[in-house]
Amino acid sequence: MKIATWNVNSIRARLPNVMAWLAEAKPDILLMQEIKCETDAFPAMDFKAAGYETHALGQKSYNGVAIASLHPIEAVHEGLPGDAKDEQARYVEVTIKGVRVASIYAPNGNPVGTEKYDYKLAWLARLKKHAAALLRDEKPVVLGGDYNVIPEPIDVHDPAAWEGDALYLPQTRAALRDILNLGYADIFRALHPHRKNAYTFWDYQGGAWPRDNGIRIDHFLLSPEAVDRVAGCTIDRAPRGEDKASDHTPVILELRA
DNA sequence: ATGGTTGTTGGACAA
Repeated sequence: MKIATWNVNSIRARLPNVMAWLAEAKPDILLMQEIKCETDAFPAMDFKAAGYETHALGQKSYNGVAIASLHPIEAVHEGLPGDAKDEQARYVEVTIKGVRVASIYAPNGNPVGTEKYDYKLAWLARLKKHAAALLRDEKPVVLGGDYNVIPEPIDVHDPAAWEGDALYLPQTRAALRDILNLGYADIFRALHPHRKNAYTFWDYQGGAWPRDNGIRIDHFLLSPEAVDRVAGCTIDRAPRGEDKASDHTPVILELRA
């Protein structure tokens, strides 16, 4: 089973790119982030025509997550538990063929020193708590998405340029490690421990893409039962080079049946 | 130091 995650940076602006990629890559499941539209505006019919059923959790203008699947979507949970007042659409979780799968869009957190960074750390702490609860079932769990965290220096082309940024602060990286230390694997890095230039995001500005000035911030975190089934994890750079590209590119996880 | 880009939206804000 092929599961992909892609921050599409507006599903309506990106629909041609996403449909073309689905037709070519044929993932069983696509996790999307930053759909940037309300739930009702999600182009579900376009996905249905391509054979995918969808579940979207949208929000006007910002954020928003969705899941598309060739197989039936069950047991939907909208929103990250732990703060009833949080109205930002950043988490949707489903079960597909017995696998618990979540599409995650963690807060960016910039500028540091504002309530935005506090919200980011609080959100990641909530994710940790929920991720711990999910482990208790001892079933395959796949938490995929844009974590807005650069885990290690190997994951950034120009570390000095990111010093002090909300994506790379020691406290941010520690918040991701807190989740990994529960028993989750950052499966791309686990499979490719020394691979450099394995980026998933290149800024629109400053010629970041042609210079390969990227960062790895889109991750698949897997429970031990999911790790048992891993056949591979790759980054498909091609979509970032297309016309009207998202600033992120897909990460693909392959699980054995 | 500044401005460089894209999307949503119709002036900033977010990334």
